[in-house]
Amino acid sequence: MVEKGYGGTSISDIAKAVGMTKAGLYHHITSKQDILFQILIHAMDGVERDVIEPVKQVEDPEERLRKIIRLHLRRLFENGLEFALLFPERRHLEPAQQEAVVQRGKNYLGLICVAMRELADQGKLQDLDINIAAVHILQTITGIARWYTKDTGISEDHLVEQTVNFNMSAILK
Amino acid sequence: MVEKGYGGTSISDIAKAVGMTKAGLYHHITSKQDILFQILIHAMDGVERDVIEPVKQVEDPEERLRKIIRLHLRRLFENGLEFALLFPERRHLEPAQQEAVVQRGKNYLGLICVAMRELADQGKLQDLDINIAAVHILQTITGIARWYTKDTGISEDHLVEQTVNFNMSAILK
DNA sequence: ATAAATCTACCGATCGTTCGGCAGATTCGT
DNA sequence: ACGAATCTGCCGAACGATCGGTAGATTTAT
Repeated sequence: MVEKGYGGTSISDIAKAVGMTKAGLYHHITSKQDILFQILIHAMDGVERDVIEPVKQVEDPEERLRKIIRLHLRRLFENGLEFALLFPERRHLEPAQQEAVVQRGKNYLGLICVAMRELADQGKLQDLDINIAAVHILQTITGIARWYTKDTGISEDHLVEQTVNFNMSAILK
Repeated sequence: MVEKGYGGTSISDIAKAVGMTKAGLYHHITSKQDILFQILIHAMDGVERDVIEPVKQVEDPEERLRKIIRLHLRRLFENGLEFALLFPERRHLEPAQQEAVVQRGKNYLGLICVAMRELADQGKLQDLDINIAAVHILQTITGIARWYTKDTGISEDHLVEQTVNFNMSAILK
């Protein structure tokens, strides 16, 4: 599905990949749409557990923001960068399911906005539009799934460090 | 195709949209794949004409980089943000066509890298990995197509200004 | 014995693509 | 100048393949 898109991936493809027939697969799922929905929900549960929760205890907003970026990237690397590519495929879901996914995405964005607002209160933030900057930060993170492979010669550690620094330089005074 | 993806858009859909039958449409095209290829080529021709060419005469690297970002965004707004979303759909092309598209994308990225290298020579650049930073910059630009609509209440001018500043702050000393 | 898991076989619909043909405009031979 | 030949744009119909999904029989595990 990551390689060929939602529309380009058939139930037969999926069944074959897990070593079953279509009918056998349908014993475990309810519809093709539901597969996509479950994947997205599962991915966002993971972000909640591995990024949002651990970060709640960090009081310093600068340190928190750095940790958000670092943990998010670490999670992407460990759980498969490619799943981030399925996020745009939410357009194939029912409006209600779409809303559920989008809502959780917005919550995450809010986390970044709050940290920036706290930085602004401390006078450490540049003069910028927080909402736009937050989207840009998120974009540099998730965008990595679109181009990074190990055979670029770039190490994961280096990429994480560079991405954190890039974004912090962009917003801090 | 932007809304439903390559696989999710049928030839019938396209034919209906242009007020023809499938057969009538096939009088003008050679294959579904070719439609996608032509769209991508056309889009990249536009970037070459509206961004790459006008920017060649700017000598100061900082000014040039600012102009690249500004012109690229202006072009996206005027020629339809949504076409940028078709770029990832290049996976549905033949490897040879894919290569042609990717190559032109890399050229564009090179333009950004050169400007940053010149900035580094002038000692104006932060200590960072130029290749990674270039991708991040490009990601904030093209990523805008993924979330921006006019009903966010954000004006195009404001967004352009914020995006230029975000990226320049990220890389300049 | 029973219930879960998986199978074979099939459904109607739709996919991308091709074919032959049909009007209307243009070009050509005389 | 005029009919014949050609070209252009489009259509209805159909092709084989594949789509998402289902029914019912069969295997597997307890």
